[in-house]
Amino acid sequence: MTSVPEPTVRSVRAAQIISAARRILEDEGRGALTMRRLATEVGMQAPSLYKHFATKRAVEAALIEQGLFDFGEALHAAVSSPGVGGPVRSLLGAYRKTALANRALYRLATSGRLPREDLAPNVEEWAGEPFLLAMSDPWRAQALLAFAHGMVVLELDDRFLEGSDLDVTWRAGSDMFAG
Amino acid sequence: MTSVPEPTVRSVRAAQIISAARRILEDEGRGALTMRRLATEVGMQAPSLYKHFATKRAVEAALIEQGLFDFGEALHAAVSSPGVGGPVRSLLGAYRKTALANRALYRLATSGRLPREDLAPNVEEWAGEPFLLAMSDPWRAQALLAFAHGMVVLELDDRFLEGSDLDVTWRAGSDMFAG
DNA sequence: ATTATCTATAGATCTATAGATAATGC
DNA sequence: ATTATCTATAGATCTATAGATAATGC
Repeated sequence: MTSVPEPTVRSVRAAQIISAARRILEDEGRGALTMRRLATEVGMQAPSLYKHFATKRAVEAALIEQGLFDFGEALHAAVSSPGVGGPVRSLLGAYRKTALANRALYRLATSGRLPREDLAPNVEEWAGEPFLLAMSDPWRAQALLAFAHGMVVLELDDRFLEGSDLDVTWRAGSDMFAG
Repeated sequence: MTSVPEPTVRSVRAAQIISAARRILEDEGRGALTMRRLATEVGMQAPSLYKHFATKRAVEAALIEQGLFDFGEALHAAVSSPGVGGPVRSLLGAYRKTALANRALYRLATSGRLPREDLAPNVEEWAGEPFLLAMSDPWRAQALLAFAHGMVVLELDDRFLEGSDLDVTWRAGSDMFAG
């Protein structure tokens, strides 16, 4: 059991900036997240942001960290009280639900290379741990993660053929991994 | 059986531009693919490109179409002569191999919304058809595609924990979907 | 004649720094 | 005193258009 990681401590203002960034991300998409737009949302001028975050990358790293905490929390909750469908169904349900509720943050946190040196220690492993808890061995756990991630990104990118019933597809995958 | 789609016909020069774009994409990454860089690679000035492609999006759409043809071809070949491991193993092996051999093009062609109106008709369905051929029903076929895509993007983004043996993970997934 | 190419440049961004001014904490 | 903020702006892009010139096809 990986111990629960400590979120990076931030000033009130820095936390406000991250909240604003998250709002922009979800409402207007990743392309809209610029230092200027962010400053406007917070109610300051763009150069002032640099007193709180050294670079734009640092803002993004803070968002990613927050995303990993939020996703990890939802997934840990799902496997620790699985309900009648069993842990795999519960985990996949929480995975899909949380990802779709935070689309742009999901993408930011799961696509591209992680800025690992700017994240709270262990948060990455901790967020992925529920897959290990739900499966009997690490290889199947990774395979299940790949299935879940693939389903989410294909859904977000509208890549499934029209007429697809994704509930059925998730269920089919779930049954194969649980059985 | 979806009929094999017809590639969009292009002039020699347009085809050269696409080849150059593909070279830049693989060698220097998506961020390097600008109209200026592309013009340099072809040996002309940036504005001249607009005599061959109306917009940068049109260049990208042509690349995506080419990617779908290449990937589709590899996957169809894999399922039509599966070998001793069976069609699922063969399909997944070809999927991984082709994606890793064309990393940036794989990403361009499989991430984000498809510019469907700018692609050869049917190429998307045709490229995905091998998954239907390898599986007994369309839901498992989609689930298998999600697994394969998830595995590839997580590998490309270096998202697996260190010490992972991805050959074993692919094999584990393969066995679940084939069995 | 028509098409391809060139030079020059409009117009729109963006991240980040320099240096002055205002607000806050002791 | 120190920190936060502001104005002004450097410096670096990028896509795409306008209009002139060269190359090509009939």
